[in-house]
Amino acid sequence: MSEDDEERADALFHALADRTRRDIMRRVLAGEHSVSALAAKYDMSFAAVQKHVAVLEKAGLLTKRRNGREQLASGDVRAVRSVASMLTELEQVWRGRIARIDELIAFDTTTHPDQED
Amino acid sequence: MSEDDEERADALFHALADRTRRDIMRRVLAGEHSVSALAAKYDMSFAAVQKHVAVLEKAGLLTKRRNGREQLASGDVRAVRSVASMLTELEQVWRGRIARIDELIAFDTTTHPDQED
DNA sequence: CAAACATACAACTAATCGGTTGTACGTTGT
DNA sequence: ACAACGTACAACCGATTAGTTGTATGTTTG
Repeated sequence: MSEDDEERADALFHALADRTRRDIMRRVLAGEHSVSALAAKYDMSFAAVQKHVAVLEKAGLLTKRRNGREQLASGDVRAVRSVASMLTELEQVWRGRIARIDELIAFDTTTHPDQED
Repeated sequence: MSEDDEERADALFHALADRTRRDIMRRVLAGEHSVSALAAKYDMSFAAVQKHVAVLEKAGLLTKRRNGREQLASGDVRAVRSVASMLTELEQVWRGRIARIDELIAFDTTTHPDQED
């Protein structure tokens, strides 16, 4: 696990650790939305929402595309998947633990058959 | 999505948004470790590590079991999977978007065959 | 051109975060 | 009994966060 990967993981998990940002992700994964269209949905200032969008963009969870005076945000599903794969990696670590426990059980039951249930 | 679920999601993503805590998760998913055994692995005070463990425990990512004077921490893979399922849910939103786009293309090509590539 | 709109960013504030040290308390081993 | 160990928690500190307001800049439209 490289230093850069860890920094990226920090940014991704942190970006998703806020309900407003998760809600923005749902909207921009469903389709393009301008920053002001998004801002209209929440009970906070335009600047606050714009900052949330900037956090998501920096983490790579969404990209922006200029269209006239609007900035259209679109969710990047690949970034979402990269987070999912980090969790899968964690789950693999756990599987290794279970596999080791199973080996121990197999050892006991083959060398000491009396220990079977 | 209930208020409680969002609060839980906040706690889970926030807990994972720190590299020390992710590293602790790798260790405790691989097997039980006492808090001091964990603390010995990092270049920070015992109290700092103990707080990281407490954050993970509050989020439900690990559980502790007393054994004499030690507190053995063990990773809970179900919590990891619950985070993964939140991401799957996000990906489903994106799939819906793609499905809608596909429908539009199908409509165009069946009603206006001239528009095909 | 001027007014309205969409965005970006700086400066500020209260709250939270990640770390520290110090203290208290139960458990273990001599 | 007592010293060492393992843990928990409070109090503090500097950095960061999530929000605010205000200002500047580019874009569209009347």
